[in-house]
Amino acid sequence: MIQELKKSYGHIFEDELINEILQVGTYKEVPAGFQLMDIGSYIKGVPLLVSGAIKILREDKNGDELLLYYLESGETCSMTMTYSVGHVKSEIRAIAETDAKLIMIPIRKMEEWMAKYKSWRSFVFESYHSRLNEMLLTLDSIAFDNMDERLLGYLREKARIVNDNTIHSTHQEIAYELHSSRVVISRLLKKLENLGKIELHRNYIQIINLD
Amino acid sequence: MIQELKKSYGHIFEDELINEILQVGTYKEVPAGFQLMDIGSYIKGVPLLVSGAIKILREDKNGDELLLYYLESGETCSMTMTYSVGHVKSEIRAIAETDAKLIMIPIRKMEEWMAKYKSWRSFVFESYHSRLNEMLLTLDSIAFDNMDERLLGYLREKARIVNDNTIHSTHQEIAYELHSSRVVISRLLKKLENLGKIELHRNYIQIINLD
DNA sequence: TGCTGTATGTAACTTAAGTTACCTAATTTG
DNA sequence: CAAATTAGGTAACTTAAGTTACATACAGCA
Repeated sequence: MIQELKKSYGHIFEDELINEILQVGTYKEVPAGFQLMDIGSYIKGVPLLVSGAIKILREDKNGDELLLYYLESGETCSMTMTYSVGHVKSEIRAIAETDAKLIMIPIRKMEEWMAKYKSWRSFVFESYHSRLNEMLLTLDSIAFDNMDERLLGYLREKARIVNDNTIHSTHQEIAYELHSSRVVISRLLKKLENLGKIELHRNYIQIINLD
Repeated sequence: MIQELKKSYGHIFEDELINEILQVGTYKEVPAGFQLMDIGSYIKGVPLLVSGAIKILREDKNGDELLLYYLESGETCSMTMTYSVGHVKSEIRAIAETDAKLIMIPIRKMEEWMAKYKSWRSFVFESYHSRLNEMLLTLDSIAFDNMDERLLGYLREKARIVNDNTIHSTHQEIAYELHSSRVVISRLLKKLENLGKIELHRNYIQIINLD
């Protein structure tokens, strides 16, 4: 746990804070696909991601999903940060996109560390700021882009996050995350294939060139 | 300035902090329609809204707008909060929806007060949290709702913000804020009129019942 | 009063996206 | 291996929203 923590957070947190984290934090390893948080569930701690990626999803009235953004190593879920211990329900769903390692911090430490450590304040502040900007980008793409552009962006981002030019998703899965339908996604993917940008296979998509 | 400040913030800030705000804050009164912040402009201070409402807008590549949400009395613009003095550009546009009064706090005080005042930390924290949730609601309506539902929500929210059942907007203005076109908005408004929910007039819309 | 710009109404058409339906191919399982 | 399940391809159709075009109505003012 200590090497992991220092690798991702050693350059931003004071040694004292690192030590406190080691004392009160709970180390957790989860496999890809593991659900870390669901909509409506109570928030019990703040996660510090040390490796892997987490996808953050929103749900509509019918239970269909929409991908908001990914969390990466060195980031935390601002949505779950709160002062009010144990009484705040999550507005989002969090699922491990890849195998992931994280450290859970009890909520009661939030206020304490905010007063005590400048680096913790900066970190929390910075997290909120980048999350708001991430949300703006998501909103831009939904409000201003057509589905073909959104799909392109999705493939780019996914390849970056899993660090692999082969994307192991079915058309149905992509449709869920973009809040669209399988037929529409198949149609647009086929267009991208005809443009020579990707190669379609059963259960995976090979990226050729997305520029 | 002091009564205004105490009315909106007296119950959340310590007296000491109130005094500091009075010393370093700049009082500002702006008329409806006044642009407080533009996309790409440098952030010089954090605004504390004491009366009126501010609308926050996002812009697409073509320069067309999209209404994100409103700020009301007792709120601040989390988007403009930052540690890095003077080097951060705004991602949004802020325009006074009604006549508004606000107090501008210099950015350099942010970090100082974060360390010093628990109430300031809570306030900043709470602001970010509610802004993220506001963004989620905006995103929900754009991603999940049809234009007629979005329009209904727009009229409801606008009537609430200006505290008036008469909305003084043209169809064109509404179309801008919903990132749609005038013809579409006219069409949908006419439908709402036929349903007995509103009455259309030149330059204003009379709300009958939006339930 | 008549002219001009702005606001609104509406028809007709286009387009992106969603839906339904059905087919084939690959994979899994009994 | 045969049957069943799952993934993907594609045509045909529907629908919401955007676009173009033009008519009418109102307000301000010369």
